[in-house]
Amino acid sequence: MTEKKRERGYSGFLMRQRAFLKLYLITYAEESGSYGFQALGLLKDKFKQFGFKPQHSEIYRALHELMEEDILKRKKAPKDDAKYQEIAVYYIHDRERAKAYKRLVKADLDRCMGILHTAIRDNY
Amino acid sequence: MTEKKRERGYSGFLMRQRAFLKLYLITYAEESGSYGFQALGLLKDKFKQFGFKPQHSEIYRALHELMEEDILKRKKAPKDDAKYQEIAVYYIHDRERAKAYKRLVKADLDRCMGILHTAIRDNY
DNA sequence: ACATGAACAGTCTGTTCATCC
DNA sequence: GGATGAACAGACTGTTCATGT
Repeated sequence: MTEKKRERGYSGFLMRQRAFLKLYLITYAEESGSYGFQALGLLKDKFKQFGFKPQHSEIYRALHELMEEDILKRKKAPKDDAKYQEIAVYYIHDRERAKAYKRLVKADLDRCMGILHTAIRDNY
Repeated sequence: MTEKKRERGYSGFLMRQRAFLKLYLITYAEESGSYGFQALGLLKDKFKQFGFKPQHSEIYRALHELMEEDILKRKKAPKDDAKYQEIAVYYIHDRERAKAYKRLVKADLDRCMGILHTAIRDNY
């Protein structure tokens, strides 16, 4: 009942970037408290080889959504190194919800792989 | 030089539906003269299992683009079976351009597979 | 119902602007 | 420059309307 989106105006082609980023942000939060700007850097590095360069605003929107969905929570904290700058560190809030969301995205990832694989088989 | 799109407003996440459909429409045109409504049915059937249901307008837009790009040409023709209804049958216009476009999309398909595979490896 | 096309409309997301350390 | 957030703006595409067989 929590996930009811994607009824109107969606034909079911490949998944949205938002969901993809949320998956990584949950994983990062599981591993250790992470924050937006850091995740952005990690993801940019990781996907550079694929020509995918996520934007900062999309990361923040994804984090905000994960909070609205009670999957993550955050604390404002001073940054480790010297400077007094405040960062927003994210943690898992509801582990069950997090797991459920990841299951959902896994199914979507598999679905997308199926679509792409079918196209390669059919057209080459 | 023909394909110069995707400079502004594109961060390089997964490919667009339009390109995906154009790939199939080229292949269908290679195999035999095909027309929009027929292709729509074939693709709906094929991807139903993946929850992907392409819309007719997107098919037609894709076909129109392929003509603008001089990859396909079309003839208006009466339908085979009885009825007098006229259909727009598409053929390959420039075989080289068609091949080039398919090569481009192949690279994009591989790129997308890489992104998805990376996410599965990293998060599960 | 088959078939094509175009206008309309809304979502996703990239760019820009703003703020603070 | 690091860090976050929000406003602005445009592309993609789904829905609807139109037209005819």
